[in-house]
This record gives sequence, C-alpha cells and structure tokens, in this order.
Amino acid sequence: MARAGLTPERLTLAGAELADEVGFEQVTVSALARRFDVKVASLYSHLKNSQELKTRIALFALEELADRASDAVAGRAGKDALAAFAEAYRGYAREHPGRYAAARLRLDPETAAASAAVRHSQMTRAILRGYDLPEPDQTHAVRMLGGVFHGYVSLELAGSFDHSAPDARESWTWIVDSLDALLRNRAAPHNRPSRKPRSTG
Amino acid sequence: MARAGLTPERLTLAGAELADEVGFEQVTVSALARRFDVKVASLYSHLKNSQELKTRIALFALEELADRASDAVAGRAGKDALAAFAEAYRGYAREHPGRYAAARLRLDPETAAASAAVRHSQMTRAILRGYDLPEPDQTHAVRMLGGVFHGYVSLELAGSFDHSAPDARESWTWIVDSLDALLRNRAAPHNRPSRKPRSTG
DNA sequence: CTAGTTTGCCTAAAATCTTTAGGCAAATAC
DNA sequence: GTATTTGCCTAAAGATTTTAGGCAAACTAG
Repeated sequence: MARAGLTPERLTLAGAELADEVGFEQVTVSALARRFDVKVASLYSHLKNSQELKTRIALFALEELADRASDAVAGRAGKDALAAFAEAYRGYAREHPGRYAAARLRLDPETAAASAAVRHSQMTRAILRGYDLPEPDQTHAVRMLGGVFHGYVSLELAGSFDHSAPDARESWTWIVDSLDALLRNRAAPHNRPSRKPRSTG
Repeated sequence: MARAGLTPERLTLAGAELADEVGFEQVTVSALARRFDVKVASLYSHLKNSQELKTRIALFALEELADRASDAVAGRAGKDALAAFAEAYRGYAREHPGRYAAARLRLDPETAAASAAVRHSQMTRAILRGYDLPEPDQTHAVRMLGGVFHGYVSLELAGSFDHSAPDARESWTWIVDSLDALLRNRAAPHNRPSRKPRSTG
C-alpha cells in the first residue's frame, strides 16, 4: 500500500486550508485523516494530539499574517504604515477566516513567547515610532491598536455589519483615520492637555 | 426516584456558571448532566441539542451584560457615560469570563435580531448622542467602539497583558480617555479638519 | 382516594471523535 | 540482500451527542 507522505508540515497546511473551508472549530484529526484518505490513528505518528494540531495551525497563521503585515509596512511610516498594517490584517482575516480564527487561539505563555506573536507587537511598536509617544502611552497604544484591529475584524467576520449601511470597508477607513488623528494628538499635546494638568514642565 | 427539577432556565443558568468555572468551550451537555447528577439523555427533554444550550447561555449573558451596562449608564452622559459603559463591559468580562465568551457566540441573524444584542447597539448610539456626530460617522463610531471594547477585553482575558507593565486597567483608562477625545474631535471640526477639507459648510 | 394522563428521568444504543497499543509492509541502510 | 527503521494499518477503549422507548412520579379528575 502506497504511503501518503504525511508530515507535521503538510498536516498543518492542510489543517489551515480546512479551517478556511469549514471553520477552525471544525478542524479535527478525523476530518484531516479523511482529507488525506488515511486512517485516523496514522496521524498520531506525526501529531502528539488534537491540541498540537490546533496549536501548529495557530503558529502557522501567526507567521503568515506577520509576513504579510511586514511586507505591507515595509518602506512606509506614520499614517501610511498604520493604514497598510490595518489593511493587511483585515485582508488576511477576510481571505483566510479560518486561519485568522486560529491565530486567535490562546497559546500558553512559552509557546506565545516563541511565536510570531512577538513580531506582531514589534511591528505595532515600529509603526508607533512615527507618532513619537512617551513611554507609558506607547504601551497603551500598542494595546489599543491590538484591541481595535482584532475586535473590529472579528465583529466584521461575525457578519455583524452585513446588511447595513455604510459598508464595513468605509467604517474601517474611518477608524484608521481616526486612530491616526488620535495618535497624533497624543504625541504633541501642544495646547490641549487631555490628562491631569500636573507636571507640565 | 426523586426528580431533579430540570428546566431550560435552570440548565441555562447552571451552564453559565459552568462556563465561568471551566470556560465556555468546555460546557457540554454531559458536563451539565453530571452537575445535576442526572443521566445525559434527560437533558434532551429540555434542550433540543447542544447548540441550543450554547445559544441560551449566550442570550442569557447578553441580557445580563445589557442590564449591567444599562444600570451603569443611567443618568450619565458624554464621557461619564462612555467610561461607565466601558467599565461595565470590562468588569463583566473579568467577573464572568465564561459568560462573556458566550456573549460572543455567533448567533444566526434572526436570533441576534431578537436578542439583547440590539440593546447593546442602542446603548452605544445613546452614548454617542452626547458627541453629536453626523450620521455616517455615528455608525462608524458604533462599530469602532464595539470593536475596541470587545477586542481589548478579549486580549486582556487571554492574558496578553499579564506580566507586563503598565497594568491592564491603566491602559483601559487611557484608551477610554483617548476615545473620548477622538469622538469630541470628530464632532466639532472647528479648526482642525482631519478629513478631506471639502464641503466644509 | 383511586384511575387516567402527562411529564420527567431512565436504560439502551448508534454515530462521531480522541487516543493508545501493537502489527505488517514499505522504505532505507549497510 | 538482510536488517532496521518508519509509516500506515487494525483493534479497542473512553467520551460526547443524539434518538427511541420505558417506567414511575406527579398532576387531574371524578
């Protein structure tokens, strides 16, 4: 009987494709075995368990998304970079909803620390460099951007904005514009102190 | 043999409690049956299937969260209202992570339309009234707020901000402040037009 | 208070998924 | 060409979901 040529990598990629087709939740070891036309138990030579499959898909998606965002941001700064980054994010989620969902899987701290997740926050920080925020604020901004991008995209994917005007892309543009303005404001508090007016100089 | 007194309502509440204890993903009909010390099949007299259980928990959580947000916002306006709303959201997610996760379950359109989800967007719109945004912008803002709140809270719950300064609550305050400023800017473009300087009057 | 009806939880069983153990044959290595 | 390793297999057990049918407890009459 000819061998199927299974490897962890091929299984991961096929799992990612399956996720895009049927949803990340529906990715099971059984479904993957059917896709390769082998018996389920065979996959356990290549994967420790079902959790490892999901984790591998998540890591793969994080990497792919980071590559894409990295390409998008290359050579840009300020609002241009922000918009490109945001667009890479949204585009990936729309093209690969299953992989995007996978990228949101909760990883245990060590795995996360060794994953492309760190590239994501590094990129966010790089973009913020163009806005010249003082340090506690920069971290707040990293978290806010992570939150908005993830949150908005996830609401859009859930179909929350279907069947209602204006369409999701217009809102996305408006939000990116607004965030840019917000960050510029935070950077240069020349005449509108929005926090405690203490320690001004 | 004494009866357990199962009802859809009691099952839903117990399911919500279970979700907070072990995570919404881990809420199964079997686990719930064990909790009531009855056989699994017994639950199927009260629930159509596993999906219905999850949907009921989701609807319950949406309602509970809407009540809480509604109380928090009552009698407030402008930034006060925004901050109270945000705090209600974040507090609920922290106290009831399982229920919060349930509230994020994707509902089919009809179910969603008949759920407390509509109260959520109504409240958001009510808060935005204090900022006096023109119409396409108001919808964009509703979506942005939904996105930020959901996204940030979900990152915080995932533990993304653990073990790093500043703590999550500081960032939350900063974000709410920033959003308030952003919305005020969008409302009154008196001398800083951040969009196309066309159709100014 | 007893007879009839409804209701609630039960046993039984099938389908699917996860996971482990052990076997045989194909690929690889002298 | 034999020996070893590797890859996919069969078999089997445990868990979850869901359906079908049964028996007894709880209402509803007279």
